[in-house]
Amino acid sequence: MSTVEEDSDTVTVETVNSVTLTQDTEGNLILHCPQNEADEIDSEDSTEPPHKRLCLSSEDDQSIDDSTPCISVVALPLSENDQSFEVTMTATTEVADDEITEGTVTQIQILQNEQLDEISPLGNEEVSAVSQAWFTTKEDKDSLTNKGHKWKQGMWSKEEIDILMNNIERYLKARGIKDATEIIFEMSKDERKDFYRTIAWGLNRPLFAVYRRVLRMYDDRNHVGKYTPDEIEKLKELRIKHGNDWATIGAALGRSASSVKDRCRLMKDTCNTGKWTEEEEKRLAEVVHELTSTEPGDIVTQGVSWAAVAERVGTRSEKQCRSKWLNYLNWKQSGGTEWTKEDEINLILRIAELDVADENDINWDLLAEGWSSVRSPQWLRSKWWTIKRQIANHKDVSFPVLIKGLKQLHENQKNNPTLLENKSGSGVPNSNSNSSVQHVQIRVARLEDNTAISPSPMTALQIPVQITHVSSTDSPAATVDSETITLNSGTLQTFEILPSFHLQPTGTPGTYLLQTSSSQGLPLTLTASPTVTLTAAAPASPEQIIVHALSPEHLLNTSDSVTVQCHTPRVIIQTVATEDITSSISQAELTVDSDIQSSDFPEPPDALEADTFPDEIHQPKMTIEPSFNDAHVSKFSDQNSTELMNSVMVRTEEEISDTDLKQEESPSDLASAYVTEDLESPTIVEQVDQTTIDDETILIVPSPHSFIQASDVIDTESVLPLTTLTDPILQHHQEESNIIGSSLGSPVSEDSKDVEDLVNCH
DNA sequence: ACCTTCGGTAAGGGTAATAGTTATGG
DNA sequence: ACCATAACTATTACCCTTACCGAAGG
Repeated sequence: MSTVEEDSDTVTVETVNSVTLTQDTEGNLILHCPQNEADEIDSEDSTEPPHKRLCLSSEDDQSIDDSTPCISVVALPLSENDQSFEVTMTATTEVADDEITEGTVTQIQILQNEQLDEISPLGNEEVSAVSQAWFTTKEDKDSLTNKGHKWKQGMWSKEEIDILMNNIERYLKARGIKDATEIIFEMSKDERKDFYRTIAWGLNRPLFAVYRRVLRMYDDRNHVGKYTPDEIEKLKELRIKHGNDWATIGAALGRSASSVKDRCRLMKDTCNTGKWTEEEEKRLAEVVHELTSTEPGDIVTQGVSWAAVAERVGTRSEKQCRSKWLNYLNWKQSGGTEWTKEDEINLILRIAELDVADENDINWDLLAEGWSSVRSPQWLRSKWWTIKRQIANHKDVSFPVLIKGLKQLHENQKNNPTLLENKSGSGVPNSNSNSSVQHVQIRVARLEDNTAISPSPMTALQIPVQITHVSSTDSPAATVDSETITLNSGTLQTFEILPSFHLQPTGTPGTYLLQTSSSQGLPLTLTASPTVTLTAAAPASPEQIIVHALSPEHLLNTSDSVTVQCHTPRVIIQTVATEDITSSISQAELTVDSDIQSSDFPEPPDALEADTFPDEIHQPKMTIEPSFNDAHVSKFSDQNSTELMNSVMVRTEEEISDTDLKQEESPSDLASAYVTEDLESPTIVEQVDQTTIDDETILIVPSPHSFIQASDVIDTESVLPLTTLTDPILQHHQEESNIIGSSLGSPVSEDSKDVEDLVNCH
């Protein structure tokens, strides 16, 4: 971690990849990214493992320069007693770095609220206690638990990896070391003193976990891929020769010790493969019940020693036994019922009801309880995964958003039998049987120039989100009843969801992540509905504000004042035309600093989508008119200290008349807000769906031709950096996929696999 | 001699993704 | 009968925790 300079209210973090959060005299927190500091971001060679470094193709400079970086902002409490945060900003690509250099992110102001006080002390204490402890024994953990500490377990989230990578990078930079593997594999313990401690900063995990993670990450013998038959043969021999000396075996094979160990677990010389015989199933059931002292018919999903079971079953490995039991046999024995479409919807609803911020918080055991069509908690979890994948970019959206999206999707399907073909009574779950039901993509706007404030940083900023229903067929548009949407005919349908992206807890107390992805960019400027800005508070907060700033361009084309959305009954958000700005400033509850530069536009093409349907999309090339933005800047750059340069006005409830409210709820008004013009053939969005107006409202706006740019400017590789920062492991895989992909003549990134599926399934 | 910390190994429970198989509908 | 596709099942590469060990240092 870099030096921290404290000065009463202000904290300056001298880190190249960071922006600072300062507090002004009025108690506002200001996130600031100085330009000169940003300069450094891309000036250095990356310190990531060079052989694993992600490279973004620059075949098309234009498109890349225009692309929006993937930026994640992580706010961490700096110390117990002040209320400042360090905000770590990471960018995915070199391009992203450039973008930052140009000062895309300028200022975010967050109104402080009372809750803020609670964040820092609590968070910090826990972070330090846990991440500085090696604790490998149960007692250690118990003792910390007793002291009220909580820490993260299980799979590392992308956000955590971001933090880790960032920490490592800084450590390297600070010491002028090029390659982390030098430290990890070459240095003596003494030489790398403090390394793990330092890089564990901000991660709410024990040192040991960090240590393991790092070792795995940088060990290039760890993710080599599939074992060849040849390797298997050698492995068998080595096993006989060296027994359980995994390190030696691994070295001989060029694999990590854990890799060969794991592989050996899968190979029992007596192992059958393929379908289980009845005899085997019977034996498995007997053994499980015997070893767990349970009766046939009992539900047994935990506390089974699978190694012991496999030993007794004889013809199957422990994993085969476990899988067979948890995914089929136990359910079958205990009188399970078939999983239906209703179950699927039910699952989504139940998960939504849990109201958890993070998927890891879901208690699958509880959820699976008393649900006869659920085969096991583990099975339910994997079911959830398949459901989740209906959202093409599920990896890139926050959990609450995902849930909303899925709810919406299934609601639509329910309301629109035309979208679903499986209603014809077979009873067989058949979610994707029709070409008009499809994967959905949730799109998230990047929080950038036009940022706003939230009265409650605790719960979050919200970012507008779009959901894209993607239909790759040429089938005529599905017509949907009034509850939903009338699709325009065309090859691609897009909808938009507003609002809902939370500043997401990372698992580390007091740490939140604001996440976007490069491929998502800021679609909104390109889209029919150029939503730009937003912010929100705690759902319960009366000050809750969601702001959607339509592009002034758009506003000029429609009306001067367009009410966009009522997110809560208490607050009305209104965007206004530029002419109204001056007068509305005084009313604005939020301060928006918008440092719009023409270089920020146009927004990147939506690589994912465009890449998905390269042959089916014949969208005209979207051209942005920078002149407008320039004009916008010049027009408002002289604004006074309110810093309101964005055409946004927020009004509190008191100011809202009944008329306004009615207007809010009027779909036609909303529709008009999103009318767009296709450069080739002007299209009017015919109908807009807005369901109920309450906290849960998701506004769906069809915008069939939005954010799709001509496919020719889209390089597949620009899709790659879906993951923030660069996890060498992920990268490694990506590179591999690329190699494979190229040999087929079309590079395919790992992250675009979903997209592939999407295409393939039609 | 004893304790603590750090770094490490082996075992085993687990997940996520994919490969393989079967069912289904045209 | 045939094919394409979706759904389901099996497999496997990799992940993470736990228990435990030993060297170094106080």
